Amino acid sequence: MPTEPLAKRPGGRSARVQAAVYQALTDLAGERDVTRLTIPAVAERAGVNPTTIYRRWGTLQALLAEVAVARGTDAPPSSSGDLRTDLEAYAVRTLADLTRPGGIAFFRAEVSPDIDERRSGLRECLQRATAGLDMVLEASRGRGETPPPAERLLDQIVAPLYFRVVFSVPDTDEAYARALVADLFSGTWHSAVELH
Amino acid sequence: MPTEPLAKRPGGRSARVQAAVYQALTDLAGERDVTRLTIPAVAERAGVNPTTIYRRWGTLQALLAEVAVARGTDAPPSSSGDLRTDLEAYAVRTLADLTRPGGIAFFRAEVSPDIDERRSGLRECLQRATAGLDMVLEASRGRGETPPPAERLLDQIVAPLYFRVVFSVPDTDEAYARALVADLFSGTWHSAVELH
DNA sequence: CAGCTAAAGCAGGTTGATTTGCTTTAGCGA
DNA sequence: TCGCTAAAGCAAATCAACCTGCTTTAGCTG
Repeated sequence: MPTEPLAKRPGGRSARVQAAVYQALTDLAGERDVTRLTIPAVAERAGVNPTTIYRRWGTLQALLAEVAVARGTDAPPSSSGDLRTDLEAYAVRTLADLTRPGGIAFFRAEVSPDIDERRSGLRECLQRATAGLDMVLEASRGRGETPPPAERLLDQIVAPLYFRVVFSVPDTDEAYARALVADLFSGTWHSAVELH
Repeated sequence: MPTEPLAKRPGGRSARVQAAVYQALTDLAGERDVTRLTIPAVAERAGVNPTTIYRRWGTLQALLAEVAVARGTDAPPSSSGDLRTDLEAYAVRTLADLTRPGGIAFFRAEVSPDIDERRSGLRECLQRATAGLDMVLEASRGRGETPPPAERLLDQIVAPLYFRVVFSVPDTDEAYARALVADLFSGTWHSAVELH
C-alpha cells in the first residue's frame, strides 16, 4: 500500500511527475480500449520514463488504486437538513462518480486479480462509499430522526447504481437515482427485516 | 438447440480437448491469484498445446465467456407455484452462482477491457440473469397475479447480491438472499398488487 | 480399411512489458 | 552557494504471451 503524498521528498519534481502520471492515467482510462491502458503507455503520455512508474508504483493496479482514492477525495457533501434531499444528492453524486470517464477502468482495478489486493482495495472503496452515507445519516440522527441503517441504503441505492452502470443498463440517469431514493420513502423501511 | 459440442467435428478429440480446457480454466479461475490465469497456463494444466487454444478461442476473454455460458446452463428452475418461494429460490441460486469458486474471475472477464466486448458480454450475462427471473414472473402471471416488473427485481435482488459478493461484504449468505426477497414483500409494491 | 481433412501439435519468431545496473538530475539542508 | 542523495532517466537484457508456417494425428466417410 503506497504512501499517498510521498513523505520523503514532496518537492517539485516528484510532485510534477506524480501529477503528470495521474493525469495521463485518468486520460487513458477514459479511452475506448482499456487494453491499451498499460504502464509504458501511461509513461509516454505523461512524458515520463516507464522505469519511474515501475519503481514508484510497481504495478498498474497499484497506480489505479492510488488514483482512485485521489479522485474520490474531492466530493464536498453538505447537509441540506432534510434526509431525503441529502440521500438524493448522495445517490446522484455516486452515480456521477461511477459514470465519469474511466469509472469502469477504476472499478475493474479495484476488482483486482489478486484476492488480497482485491479485499483491501474494495474495502477502501466501500468505506469511501459508506463514509458519504454515514455523514448523511449522522446528520439525520442529529435531528432526532431514525434513518434506515446504512447497510440497507447500500443495498437499495448504491448497489443498483453499481449494477446498472456496470451492466450498461439504459436509462440509468439522475432521474433514476432519485427514483431509487423515492422508492425507499414510499416503502415501509421501518418494518425492515433484521439482517442479523 | 444442442449447439454446445462444435458443429464441425463433434467426435472424440475435439470434445476431449474442450472438456479438458473447460476444466482447467475452471480450476485456475478458482485459485488465488488470477494474474496467473493465462492461456499458456490453462493449456498446460489441460495438457493441451497453447496454439490450440489460441486458434480455437483466440482470447482468454472469449474462452471465459464461453465457459461462463456453459456453467450457467445447468440450473433447472422449476416453479413451485408460489411467487415468493420461486423468488427466494432464484435469489439463492443467483448467490450460489456468484460465490462458487472462480465466480469473480468470470465476472471480471465479463467486465472486459474493451467497451464493445463488455457491452456484449454483459448483455449476455444480464440476459441470463433476467431469463431465470422472467421464467418465475411468467409463471406468476400465468396464475393471474401481477408481479413486480423484472427491472425492479433486478435492482432489489440481483444488484445487492452482486454488489455484496464483489465487495466481499460479510454475512452475504443464503439467509440474506431470502431476506432480500422478504423485504420486497413487506415493502411498497404489494399494496398495489393482489397476492392471493 | 483407406483416404480426406479438420483440428491438434510443434518449432520457430515477433512483440511488448517488466527488470536491472548504472548515470544523471535536482530538491533540500547546511 | 555546495554537497548529499532520493528519485528520474537511460539502455540493454530478460521474459512471457502471442503468432505463423508447417507437420502430425485421428474422426469421419466412401
